[in-house]
Amino acid sequence: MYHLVYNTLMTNKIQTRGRPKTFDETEVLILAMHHFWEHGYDKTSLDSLLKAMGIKKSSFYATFKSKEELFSKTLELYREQTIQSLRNLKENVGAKEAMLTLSELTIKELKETGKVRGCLLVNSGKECYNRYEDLSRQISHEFNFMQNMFAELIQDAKDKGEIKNPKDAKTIAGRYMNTLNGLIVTIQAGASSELIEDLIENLKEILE
Amino acid sequence: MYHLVYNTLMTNKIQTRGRPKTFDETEVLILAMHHFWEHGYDKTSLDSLLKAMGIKKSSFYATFKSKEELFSKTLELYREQTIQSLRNLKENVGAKEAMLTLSELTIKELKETGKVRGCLLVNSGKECYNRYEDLSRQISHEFNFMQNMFAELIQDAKDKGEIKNPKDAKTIAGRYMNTLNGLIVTIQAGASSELIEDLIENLKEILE
DNA sequence: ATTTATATGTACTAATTGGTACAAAAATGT
DNA sequence: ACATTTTTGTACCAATTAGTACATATAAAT
Repeated sequence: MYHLVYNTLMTNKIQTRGRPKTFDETEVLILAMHHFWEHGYDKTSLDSLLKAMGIKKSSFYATFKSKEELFSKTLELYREQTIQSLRNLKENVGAKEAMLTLSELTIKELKETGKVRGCLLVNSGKECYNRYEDLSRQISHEFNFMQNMFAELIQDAKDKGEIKNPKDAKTIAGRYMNTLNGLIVTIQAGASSELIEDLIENLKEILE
Repeated sequence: MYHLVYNTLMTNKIQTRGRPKTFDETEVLILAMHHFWEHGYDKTSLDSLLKAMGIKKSSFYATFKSKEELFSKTLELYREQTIQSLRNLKENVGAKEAMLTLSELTIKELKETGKVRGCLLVNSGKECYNRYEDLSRQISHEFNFMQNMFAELIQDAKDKGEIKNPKDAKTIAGRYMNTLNGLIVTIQAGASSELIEDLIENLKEILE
């Protein structure tokens, strides 16, 4: 699932003199991303991060400038990964089904693990809002990037007649994302299963 | 706005011997609630909390058992306050308009302060999710309590013909809350003003 | 063999965390 | 006058935070 992202970010550094790195920068970045996704930015301590990445403090600061710089890189990676996955899904099952898969994955995660992590960008948006200016700016950029990607998918589905909703693609994209992101926080706030099920139904209606 | 809550929670303690408390328990609880609302639970340090409440550490621990106990009390206060405000609004402007006022307040807050705090319960739900068992349980309880309150309002509006949506009141309540809570995180993720405006429109459509 | 760049590991820093302990002052009822 | 209770203020605690510094080891290119 991540190999495409891997290729995208791959540093492919030309072999220099000296002892070569014993870890792959992108591989440990992916590990970091999952750790941040699970625990959030502030609640991720440097020590736990180093354990998750399997590298030492000195290597960490030599490779990534700081915790914030690393986090910024994982946000970019997350957006690239998500968009790449959606493109793949579109090729395999079509645009509309690709979007529905997203909500299905959330429910699957809830049923299998008993919890939902939500979207890393939205989680981070809430956490960084009014606290980390640079990160907030980046999150806004990635978020709008993703809305455009969703709008592309919806336009594709509209062209094929899979979606009949007369509203323009970007509007539908925004409403779909909003309902899905709402669903996440609603689950995390402890809503009833009846409400959760109806919100899934709501998502389907948006793409009709 | 808070005086009704104040009366509800008022301890009205019978005068005992000894030096009387120089602060009102409920008053400092309200101050604490606003501080938590602004900064979240984890990011609120005890020191900043004490400053906001205007009491000393010794008095704090003598009155409230711990930071978590205090936070739990503020969550209950928040729910009571919100429900009381909605009841008042319903008396003054009617059930449907009362609900629309909520989203208007969010936009007003955004325009006046440049940011949105969101719902304390939802914020806390995200923060406590999978981390604080007791608090999560309580948040779930308060959240469902509020959904029922919204459902009451909607039923009232349906009875008066203000809302024609054939879905049952509790379902509409859930969708309204979900879209509103989605709107909050969408704003905090840095969505465009076009998206924000359409989501307000979406909220209105839900109550038609 | 030498240079170069990286690795590990340990020891720091200064600040902050939630919470405890206790002494002394002050305000009240009896 | 005395008992009772809460006040303020100071001094702690042990743990954790992100980040720095440095000595030593190691692997590869030249």
